[in-house]
Amino acid sequence: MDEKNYLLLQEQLCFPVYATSRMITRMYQPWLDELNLTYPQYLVLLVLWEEKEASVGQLCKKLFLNTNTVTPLVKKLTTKDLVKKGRSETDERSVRISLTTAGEVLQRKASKIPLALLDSINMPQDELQELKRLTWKFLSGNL
Amino acid sequence: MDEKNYLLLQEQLCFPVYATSRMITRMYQPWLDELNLTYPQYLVLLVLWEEKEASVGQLCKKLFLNTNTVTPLVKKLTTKDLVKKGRSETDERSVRISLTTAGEVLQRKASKIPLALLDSINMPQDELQELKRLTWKFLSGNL
DNA sequence: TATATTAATATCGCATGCGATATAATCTAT
DNA sequence: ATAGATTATATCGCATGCGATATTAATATA
Repeated sequence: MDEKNYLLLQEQLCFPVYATSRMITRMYQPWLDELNLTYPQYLVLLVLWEEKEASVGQLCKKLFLNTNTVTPLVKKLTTKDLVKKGRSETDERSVRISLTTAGEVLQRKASKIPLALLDSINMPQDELQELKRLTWKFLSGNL
Repeated sequence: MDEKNYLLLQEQLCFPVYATSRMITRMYQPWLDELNLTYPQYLVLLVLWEEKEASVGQLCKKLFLNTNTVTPLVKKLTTKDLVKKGRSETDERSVRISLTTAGEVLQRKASKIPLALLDSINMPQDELQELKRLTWKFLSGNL
């Protein structure tokens, strides 16, 4: 009897996740273009809109990214005058990143994005919720 | 009554998919390092191990990537002497990409990767299968 | 209290992804 | 038959991701 060929693209777990990730990012593009943001920049702002302030390390943890990715992202957002950097008073190593007024204002324009995106996705709500649940479970289980 | 804040990281669909994708890629790293391959290069080889031959355009369609990503990938694999390029006889525009002997041989070393990876993932098989099913459904429904 | 270690960011280099554009071959509609 | 449209790849430029390493501040400890 012949055994299953595990090297087929269809058999992979990672590939459809990877392709789906890029596909969703592409779907965000039109809305993010309006805000002059890239998707990773939008993610950093999501955290700051929620937390008001965060260190580079906290952003890394929240976004599962490394400092060598987050530092340039923050620099970009600083150039766009959406966030500002300051050092912690208790620990001079720690960089405190917070929103500028422009960064706060942008939240209102961004607030319509999530529902607009959900609308544009062709998949039943319950399956999207299940996809969300499974990926979060994967993340928490494989740190 | 207060309405739901859709801008929370926890509410996003894309974010956990994006983070999961990168996390799985990181889990592949040790095995791909042994083959001196990056993850996208491995994907190209997966297609070729399955199809024996493909054009750049076919690789793009299969992998949901653009030519400006696939062309350099193929060039890299050519440099590593894993694939070779030739022009179609009927259509001089079309590039036929096929495996070299080294590329074919590499399949045996790669064949252990999928199960090894599944082993290293901390998540029940049925949920992994469901994650696979949902992401494939997403891809096919949102082309 | 000097010093070794650890911790928080930053820098460098390389490999993707992708929008925009260029190039070359094929097709198509006169 | 031939100019214009279409198709298949390739090139360019920019923005991530990330391994490896450097830098600076805090901490531990002999």
